[in-house]
Amino acid sequence: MARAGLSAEVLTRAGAELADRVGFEQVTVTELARRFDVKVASLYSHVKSSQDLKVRIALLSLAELADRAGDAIAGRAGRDALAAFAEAYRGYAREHPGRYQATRLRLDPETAAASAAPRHAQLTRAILRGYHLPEPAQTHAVRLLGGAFHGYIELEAAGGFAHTPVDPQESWDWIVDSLDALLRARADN
Amino acid sequence: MARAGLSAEVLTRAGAELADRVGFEQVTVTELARRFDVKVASLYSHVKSSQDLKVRIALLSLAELADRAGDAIAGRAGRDALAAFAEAYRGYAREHPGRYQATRLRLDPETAAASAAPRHAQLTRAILRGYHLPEPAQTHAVRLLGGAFHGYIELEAAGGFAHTPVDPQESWDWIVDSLDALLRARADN
DNA sequence: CCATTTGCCTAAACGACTTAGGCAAATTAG
DNA sequence: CTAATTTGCCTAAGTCGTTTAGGCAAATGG
Repeated sequence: MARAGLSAEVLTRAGAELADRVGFEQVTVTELARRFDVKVASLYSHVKSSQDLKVRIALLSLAELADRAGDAIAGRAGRDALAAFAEAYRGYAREHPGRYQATRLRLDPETAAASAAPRHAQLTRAILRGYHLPEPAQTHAVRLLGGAFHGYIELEAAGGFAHTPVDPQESWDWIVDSLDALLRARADN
Repeated sequence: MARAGLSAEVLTRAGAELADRVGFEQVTVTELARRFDVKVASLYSHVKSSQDLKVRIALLSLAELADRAGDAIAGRAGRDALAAFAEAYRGYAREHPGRYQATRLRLDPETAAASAAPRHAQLTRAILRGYHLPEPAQTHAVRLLGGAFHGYIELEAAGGFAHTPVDPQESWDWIVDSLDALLRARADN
């Protein structure tokens, strides 16, 4: 019986790909075992539980997304940075819907703190530097941007825009423009 | 053997309460059966499946939330209406976290169309009347508000604000103010 | 009061998760 | 190179939630 070459790493990547194909909720140790043509119990040498697997996929996705967002805003500022950041998020969600869902998994505080999640907040603050918002307005703005981008992406993914004949890309651009204007209007207050 | 008085209605309401206590994902026909001290199979005379139960809870929650939002904006306009609408959503999510999660269940298009979901969009449009936005800007604004409010609520519920010492209520008020200003700035374009 | 419908039951099967314990392949040490 | 150890995958078995089929008794209504 040749070995299958499993590891937490390999399973996490395969799980992420599976998530993109069938949805994050449908990722299951049983299905993963099928893909590797291996018995289910064998996976338990590599991941502690089904939940552990999902957390690993979430951490992978958070890191990938932060990398992508970081690359996007490198060398940009102001409106350019904001648009690139927004595009990084939306693009990732479109290309990797399952992984994007994974980033919404509720992590316990310690895990969240050790994840790429704080980096996401830092990247948002980096963009906001160009808008010169004093605290606590900067924190308010971090929350606004995080919420607005994520909320839009989720509504779009849920098909919430299907019954209105307005191009979601056009709405997205309008929203980015508007948020840019909002932040400029809020500068120094 | 006295009868337990089950019905789809009763199970849906009990399911909604259970969701608020343990989370929508944890709502299970088995757990509901336990609460009614009844065998699991008995529930299947009233709901078609576990998924059917969840859809019913989602529809109930969407309707409750639309009612609440509708009441909130009645007799108000402009910033007042926007703030009341926002407060209705956030208040519902805080008081009924499980039901709020239920409103995010992905419904198939026909079910969604027959649900209170379109009413939510209509309520948002009612608020926007006070801002005199031409199409397609009004549609963009519906999407912005829907996304921003929902995204904020979800980030807050996920504990995303726990590590920054800024009152979430203060951020919320700042965001509502800012969106009001944004919409006024966008009037007639 | 008898017939029908309705409500909850028992029984049984399925699928995902998880643990315990074993054998064989891979790795390391003498 | 072989022996000892570790590692990887296996079988077996139990748990839990879901779902269907078929039965009996309570409620309903002519």
